[in-house]
Amino acid sequence: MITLEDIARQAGVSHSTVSRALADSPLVHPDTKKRIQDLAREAGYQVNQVARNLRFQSTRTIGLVVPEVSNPYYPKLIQQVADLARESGYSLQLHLSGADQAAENTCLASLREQRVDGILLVTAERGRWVEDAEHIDMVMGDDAKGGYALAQHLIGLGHRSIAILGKPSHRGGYDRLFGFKTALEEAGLVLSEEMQLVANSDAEVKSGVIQLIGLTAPPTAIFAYQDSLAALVIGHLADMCIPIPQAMTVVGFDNLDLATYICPHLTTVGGHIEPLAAQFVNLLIARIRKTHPNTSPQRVVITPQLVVRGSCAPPRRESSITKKTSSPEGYYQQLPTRNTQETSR
Amino acid sequence: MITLEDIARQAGVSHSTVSRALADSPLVHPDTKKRIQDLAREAGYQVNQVARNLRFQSTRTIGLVVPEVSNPYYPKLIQQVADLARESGYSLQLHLSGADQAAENTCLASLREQRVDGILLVTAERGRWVEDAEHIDMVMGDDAKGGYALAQHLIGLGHRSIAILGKPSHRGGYDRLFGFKTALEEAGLVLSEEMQLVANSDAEVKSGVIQLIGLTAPPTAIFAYQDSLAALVIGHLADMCIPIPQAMTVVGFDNLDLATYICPHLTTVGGHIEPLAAQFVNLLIARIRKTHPNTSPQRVVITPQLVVRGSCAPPRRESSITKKTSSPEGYYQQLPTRNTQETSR
DNA sequence: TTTCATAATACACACGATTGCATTAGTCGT
DNA sequence: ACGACTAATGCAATCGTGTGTATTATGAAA
Repeated sequence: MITLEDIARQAGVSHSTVSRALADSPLVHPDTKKRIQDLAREAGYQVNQVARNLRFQSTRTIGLVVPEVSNPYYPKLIQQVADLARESGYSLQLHLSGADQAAENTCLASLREQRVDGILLVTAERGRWVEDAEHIDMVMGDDAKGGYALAQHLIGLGHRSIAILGKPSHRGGYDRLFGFKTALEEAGLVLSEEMQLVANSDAEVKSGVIQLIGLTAPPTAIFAYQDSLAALVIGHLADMCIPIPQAMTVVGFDNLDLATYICPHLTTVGGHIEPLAAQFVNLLIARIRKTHPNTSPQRVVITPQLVVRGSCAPPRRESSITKKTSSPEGYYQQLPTRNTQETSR
Repeated sequence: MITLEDIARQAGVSHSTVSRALADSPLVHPDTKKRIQDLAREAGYQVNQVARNLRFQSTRTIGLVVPEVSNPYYPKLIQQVADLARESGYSLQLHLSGADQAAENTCLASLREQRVDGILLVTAERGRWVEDAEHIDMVMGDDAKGGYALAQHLIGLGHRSIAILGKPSHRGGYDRLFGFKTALEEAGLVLSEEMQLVANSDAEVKSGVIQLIGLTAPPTAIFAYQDSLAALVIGHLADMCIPIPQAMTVVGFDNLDLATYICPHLTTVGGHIEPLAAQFVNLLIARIRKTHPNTSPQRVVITPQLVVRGSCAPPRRESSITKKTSSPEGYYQQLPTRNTQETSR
């Protein structure tokens, strides 16, 4: 690779002058400057950011840790984060942590060694333990409110027997369940054990659906923890020739693109990913630039909105509406590295 | 941040000794080594990779440039690449180039400035021009063969009137079309203009489907350029109460997860992403490590496989089968940075 | 006691870019 | 003609690691 020194030798000046010339400093003679700039351009000189990073003690890079990327929820988030970061002049170092807590810690350690200016950490599993969790900013979707809104919508349509299907592995998954249950309770309904099914794979969804349909008093609506699960539910119901939404109402969560790919289009909650990503990135960059006035850790909560589509219908009964808010729980976490640190020299 | 020098001062030795101690060098006295290691651990010392990278002239990072991540095809690829890279001890610097050629060049320039050890470039648009394209390795999916296989399958089922819908913006898109047309021609069929519709958005797909159904001689099968478009097609057909596959056959391309989310499950071609990513990464890392014997640019072609699912049926006629292979075209490109470079000092 | 080998550690430089300070050259004023 | 000021450039240190070489110190052998 070609360096400042190389250009300097060609131009017959010192490397300091070359550095100043390329930075368009007024300290170098206009003629010299022009000559050096031309020389550098035709030599294809490219700044060594590694050296510059060492000098500046900053990499203008932020680390993004995400569990996986197969679940379409995360790409949607990554896209937003990447765009916003680029707008602010930051590169992205992407790490996929997988399901494993140890792997996540490895990612974090690696990113700190790389001296990224900040880290965005998206945690998947409930109860993941992050060092100094109380000292980091957090941005979270209000999954409880989302679950509450969905349940309220179903109750409003007149549903009284509602099943829940999925695997609440997400920290937010439990919140969705909590919000959902809260709405049911407020309407005087109870969620019996047989209406709560754990399912993760396609096969489990299938057996779950069969189990629900086979009940003596089957539910009139099914709430899936994620849009992708809801899509599978709809698929299996269709296989069993159960018309949707006439004979069964189905709702999902997150409003992913696939919610409109399936037929009928899926009622779900969404719209939270974009503001989530925006807060996520803006808060971190404000921290990095120390422009954030408040030094105490921030807790930002984004409320998702109900998106009503064709997968819901009343179950041939009348309805009543209840209303109340519920408490949120954490989902996203964000921790800047450089800001809590101190150089001992 | 805490440095070698800090530990050295605490231990009353020089920073060189600390460096060697942490590298478990036999040159330092076992007692000193133990003492230094303990000291470093409890001080929470973390190597500065920026300094190390400068010293070693290597970042153990590969750059990945992808057009976007909303299209679920790319996340699937990213996941594979990230896993393989991590296995080989490389980090990933992700850049999203968007639709724009200039943005792509910006990404490339940025990655070279960051001194990544290699770059994986995924190009989306046809005819994107990459500097020194003839000097870089390329890995490509054989989209022509995929299109050919799909057409052959439809013809084998007895379809004679087949429509194509989508936007061949991909370089591979044109190849899919080419392979598809080749198979049709071999079967003595022609693809009339009215059977070729450009559609990108949901609205365009809808009007396209309506247009096709409204023809005096509507097609009996529709080939969509991507699974996501096929999903939309199926959705709109269902809206119009046209049973699939009884009244209309639909096929897609890429075998994404959503192919099994929709109902009926989508016939498509796939299985190429995994080997594609594997070749992609392995070839690059071999180049970086200079273990690759062949110095001339490689061209690797991956052939996708037909995946038959429920979205296809015969159109109440008999069938004939034709067979022949077609020529491939480029899709993926990969260029290592460090290997063609030379230090002038 | 002197010499030599060896073990352990310190010194110094390199990687490449930036920047405060010193140095040189050139111009102007008196 | 000489001092003073300024414009232009070079010198050198810095960021943090790793490593070749020099420098000690210690012990053993003669």
